Amino acid sequence: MVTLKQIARASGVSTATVSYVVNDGPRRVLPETRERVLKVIQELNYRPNVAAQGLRGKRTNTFGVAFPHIVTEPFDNVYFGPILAGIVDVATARRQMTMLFTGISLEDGDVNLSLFCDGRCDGFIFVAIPAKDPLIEKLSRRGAKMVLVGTQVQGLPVSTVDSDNVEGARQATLHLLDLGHRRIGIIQGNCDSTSGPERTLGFRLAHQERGVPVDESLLIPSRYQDDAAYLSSYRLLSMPPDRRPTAIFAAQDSIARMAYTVASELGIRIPEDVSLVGFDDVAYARHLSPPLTTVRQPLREIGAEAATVLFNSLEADAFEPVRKIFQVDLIERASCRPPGLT
Amino acid sequence: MVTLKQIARASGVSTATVSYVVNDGPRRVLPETRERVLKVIQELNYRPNVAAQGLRGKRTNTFGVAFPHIVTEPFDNVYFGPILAGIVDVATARRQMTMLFTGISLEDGDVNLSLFCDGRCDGFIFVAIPAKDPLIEKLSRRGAKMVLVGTQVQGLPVSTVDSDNVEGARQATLHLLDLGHRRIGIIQGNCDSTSGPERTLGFRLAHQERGVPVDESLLIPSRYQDDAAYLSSYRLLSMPPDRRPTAIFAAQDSIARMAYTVASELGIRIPEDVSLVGFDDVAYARHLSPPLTTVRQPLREIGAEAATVLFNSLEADAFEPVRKIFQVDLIERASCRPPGLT
DNA sequence: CTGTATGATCTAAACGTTTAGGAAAACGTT
DNA sequence: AACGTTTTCCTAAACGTTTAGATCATACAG
Repeated sequence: MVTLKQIARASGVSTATVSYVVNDGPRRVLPETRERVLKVIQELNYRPNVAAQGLRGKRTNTFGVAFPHIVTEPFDNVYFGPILAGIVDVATARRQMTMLFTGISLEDGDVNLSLFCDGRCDGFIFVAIPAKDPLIEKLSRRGAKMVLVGTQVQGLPVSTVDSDNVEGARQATLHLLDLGHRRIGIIQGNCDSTSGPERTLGFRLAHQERGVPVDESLLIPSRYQDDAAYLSSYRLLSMPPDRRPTAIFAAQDSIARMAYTVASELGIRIPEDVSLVGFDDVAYARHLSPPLTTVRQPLREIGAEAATVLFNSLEADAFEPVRKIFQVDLIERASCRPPGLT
Repeated sequence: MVTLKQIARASGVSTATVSYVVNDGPRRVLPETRERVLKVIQELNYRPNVAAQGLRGKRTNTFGVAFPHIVTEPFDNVYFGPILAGIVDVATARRQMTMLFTGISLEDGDVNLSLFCDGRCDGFIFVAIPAKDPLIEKLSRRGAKMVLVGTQVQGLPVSTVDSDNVEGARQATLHLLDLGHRRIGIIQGNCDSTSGPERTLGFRLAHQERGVPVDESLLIPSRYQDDAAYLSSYRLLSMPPDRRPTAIFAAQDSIARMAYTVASELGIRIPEDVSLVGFDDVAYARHLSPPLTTVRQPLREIGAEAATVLFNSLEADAFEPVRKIFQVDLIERASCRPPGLT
């Protein structure tokens, strides 16, 4: 490894001077000296050792990105992929590195907490971490700079980037109501997440707005996982035809996908027998058959924004929490039609 | 940040002793001293600063994972997701961190090369990097420990983890031939990758094995990108029915997906008019309509193996390049049937 | 010619670890 | 009692940077 000292010796100056050249600092260096040093740096292909820089108290230029342990398949998951892509986009453009953390949360004592305090990263982005996770509070108490994606907490100095879940669910439900559906089921998301309850709220608001009563027996609690989604879909679709909803709002595309599976197993046709709306517009939504009507979250932009917010708060002297909510769009595809039409 | 020195002072010993306690080194520490120090460490929630450790020459316990700049959507991509998941699985189990690199290769001078030499990572995993990329040679010359996924190079001390592309393509083609197809097209993968030419080779081998001549006009050069795949699919499917292949082997599922799109635009039915086989078995393959017959690569296992190989070579004193080729499986679904059947 | 301001560079301490070598105490052997 | 060995712990240097302060030469004002 070629070091600063080697450069200094090779170009006949002190390490300090080399450092000033490298960092374009406030100290002035004679142009010809600068030239000479730069040439040696070029020749020997020198690059500052991050460990040493980090130790000396400078930034480490690294973002930590953490995914909760609940998510078994974080990168397999079409939801996390685009978010991560957005983060990496911005990080790369800003010459920051991205470090991945998984299986976080305080489960095994304070091991994980301390993982965040070993000087590896300048700041953190937490994706879809439960709002109650004590990690958030502990870390922010220690002064860690962090951005939460898809989670909103009160009273803590942390920034948040999220989608407008309430509005998205409202639009989706309104779409179904306006097609003429009156018996609409909902397969809900994780109740300990921010998005789950919010999407249910939007579902209710839409009903209220159109003066249609919500049939409480059609609100199925569920989770963003295949097994739970399968069961909930089954509960809803196996009802006798007169009680079965004519339309279903699935709180996530992955849930909707399970509904496709269950429907096909039960011989129920989409959209002839039941209309379906999802949420997220993940990559495969358009390739389902029929293509899924869903609420598009700008996942990649969300990731990019999170990285931007983090970067800015690292640059800034005083920490100023930011709260950014992205608007969502209903993407109409072929999985919905008016009820009773065959 | 709580430091070793603080622990030392608080427990009335020297920093050396604390270090010995923390690292369970060969030096012996009186059990009661150890107890006392451990208690203080616990209380103050101390964790060694990685920067300092890295500087002192110890391992940094970080894997660098690099994706080539050609891949626009690395994490969106269903291929990279599972590989990354496999890597992270193993890394986490071994208490290693994972750092992401994108847009690599030497395009802008030696900037990227030096990025790998700043002491951030102990070793690297390169996914799908072109075999000719000069980065590989330069890095290995500098003694970097690295594992290549999906790329094979000769004469360099680097490890490789890959799938048996030739065999997979052979199986896929054999499947089509044995269904009775005699006019089979292939949409080829990137010619500068390892997998592209290998899959084409398997395609040829199968023909040879069954004594069926290859129609060279049905070998379409293409790339693993949607626009190229669209064009190639069009070239093949827009042929007059008597010249058009009755079956197509797409060198990647993402290419096959484009073939679905083009077929539907041209009013060509799958599998009635043309059978289709893909390669990779990415997540959406089973959700295409009809579900895609494809060659399953154990992507997650491949990622896990790459991480394991890297970890082992970091532990070992002498570097011993490893070459691991995974077997693949043909997954039969509904996108194929004998020709002429309606 | 002296005093002072300016500009270019250097010296050396500091960051938080690890670890070779040494010191002190305790113990065993003759 | 003298010596060697073992056990336990400490001192201090080293890793590669950054940066405050010192130094030295030069230029300029009086």
